[in-house]
Amino acid sequence: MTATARPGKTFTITELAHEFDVTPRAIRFYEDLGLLEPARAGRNRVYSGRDRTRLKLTLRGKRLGFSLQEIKQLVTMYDTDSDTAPQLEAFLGALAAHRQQLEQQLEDIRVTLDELTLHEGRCRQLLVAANRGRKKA
Amino acid sequence: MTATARPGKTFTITELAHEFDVTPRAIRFYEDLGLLEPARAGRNRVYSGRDRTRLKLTLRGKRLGFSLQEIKQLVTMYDTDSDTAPQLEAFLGALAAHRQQLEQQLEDIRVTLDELTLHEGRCRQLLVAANRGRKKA
DNA sequence: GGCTACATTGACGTGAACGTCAATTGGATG
DNA sequence: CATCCAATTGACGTTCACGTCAATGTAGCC
Repeated sequence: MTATARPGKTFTITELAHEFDVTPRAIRFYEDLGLLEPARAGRNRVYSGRDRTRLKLTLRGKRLGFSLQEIKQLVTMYDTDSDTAPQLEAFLGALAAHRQQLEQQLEDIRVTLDELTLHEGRCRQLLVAANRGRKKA
Repeated sequence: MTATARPGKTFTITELAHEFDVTPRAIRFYEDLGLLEPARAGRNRVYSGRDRTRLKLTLRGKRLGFSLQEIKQLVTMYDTDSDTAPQLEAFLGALAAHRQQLEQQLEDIRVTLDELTLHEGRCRQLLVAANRGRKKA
């Protein structure tokens, strides 16, 4: 069903650029930073489903305000499989920190949405009043 | 109770810098962009409770990944009181757009938290396995 | 083979968000 | 009054995340 359902599916840079509404330049830049490692067909880049997923994660991270360096750490953490206990504990620690930040953001958003609702309400009241004023006049 | 409860309370730049853990340089920079308009005592800046609130909103916006320009638009919208119907409708539109973006972020965070929980689970499993391995050896 | 059209590479440019450093300056303190 | 300190003001530097432009390569089509 989804694109990731087809395991062998590959993508060109412009396909991904259109799908996610970013420029090829940006995608190549992410590669420079080590966020993507597409294969090559001659000189041209060939993106796997895994690359596509990493790109999607990258853009989601950006929407949440993370820097590309932070995103890189998270993404590479996520698909590096640690095995030793110290590695695993460090990984869990990083996950906890990430969770902490996400929950701070959740709280920020909740508060902001509440305030926004208040503003909307007051605004609608004023609008009603303004329209009544026009009717009378 | 809270600091905002005392209406006439004012703040110096270093007080605010300490309270919100930003540098005075950053606060002055926000002023250059028109986000803050502190009074002056001679040359020195004097921040009102309203300034403090705007600073708080600014920093919250930053945590959510908004640019200072976006934040400026939102903040100045929020405490400019429109009165004409077209103004009010434009304001409501902007609020709706803002809400839209916040809800996109909410969704992003939810998805990310879910994935994070999965990773934590797998990681803990591996940790248990690693420790069992050490016991046996 | 020639033309067109897109992909790559390298280099430089740019806007945002401050950091940093030097020079003043106004106030408090001995 | 001399001194010290914190705040201010410019001016320039820096990092991040790309944009832009030129030169080159290459794949497809007639």
